[in-house]
Amino acid sequence: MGDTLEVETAPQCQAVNDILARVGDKWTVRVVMSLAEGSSRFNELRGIIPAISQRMLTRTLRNLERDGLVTRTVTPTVPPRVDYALTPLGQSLVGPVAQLGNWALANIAEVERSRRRFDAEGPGV
Amino acid sequence: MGDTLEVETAPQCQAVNDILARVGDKWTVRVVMSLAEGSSRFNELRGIIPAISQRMLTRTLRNLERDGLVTRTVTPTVPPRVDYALTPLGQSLVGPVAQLGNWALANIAEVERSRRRFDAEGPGV
DNA sequence: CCGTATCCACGACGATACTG
DNA sequence: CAGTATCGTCGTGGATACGG
Repeated sequence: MGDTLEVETAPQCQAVNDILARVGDKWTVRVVMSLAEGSSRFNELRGIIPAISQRMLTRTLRNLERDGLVTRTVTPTVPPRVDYALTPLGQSLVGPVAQLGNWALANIAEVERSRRRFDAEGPGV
Repeated sequence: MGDTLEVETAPQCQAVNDILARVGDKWTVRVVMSLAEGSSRFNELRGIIPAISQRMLTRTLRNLERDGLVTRTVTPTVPPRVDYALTPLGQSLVGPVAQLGNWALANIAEVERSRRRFDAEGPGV
């Protein structure tokens, strides 16, 4: 009982859920984790996360910038150079997200076993 | 380098992201948090989370059951009675989720300030 | 009481093509 | 290099009505 959780009674539930949804979207965690190891340029990130489309990388980074989790630094050369980096706020998110990520890694096997069991017995019963 | 995060190199990224997406959906966290305080019947949960529709509560609970995070106990009386409770696996998820929830609570103000700033300066520049 | 079925709106996401 | 524009698909989520 060490840690209390004041999550469910506040009207801020909406706001919290909003954050959770951002973290839960398809690419945010990947991008944040990549930037946690150092700032990167746009196409560097595309190399690190090959599956992401240009469009979604742009959108994800814009959202993170809007939320104050990432800085976008434009160097107006030719060709242009843009560097992305985590803000202190963004860095403070890495720990909690990693916790959840580690939980997922540790338990994904059991979850998938459960899913197969559920899907198998469903029609039968 | 205290805590390592083996999140981004594994092929399990897909699976992890899958878990994150489930946690990030609109109702899962609310339901899990409610059940963390004790098992509940269907309409009890509707009372605790008034904004959720019948359909979405059913879907959310089914997903949680499929993932092995929640048990569904049917008492075949008339009218029927159904109790939902967290499994040990589900309970083990409460801690990490609460961590992230607390981060969100602690930082939502700064995030929203950042959002307003971003939205204000966007068109101007 | 506890669902399922149906319909619909909306936003996330992907592919492709184009620009400064 | 680092985007924006456009189009299309898909899944989520809400409202409503019906069934066991």
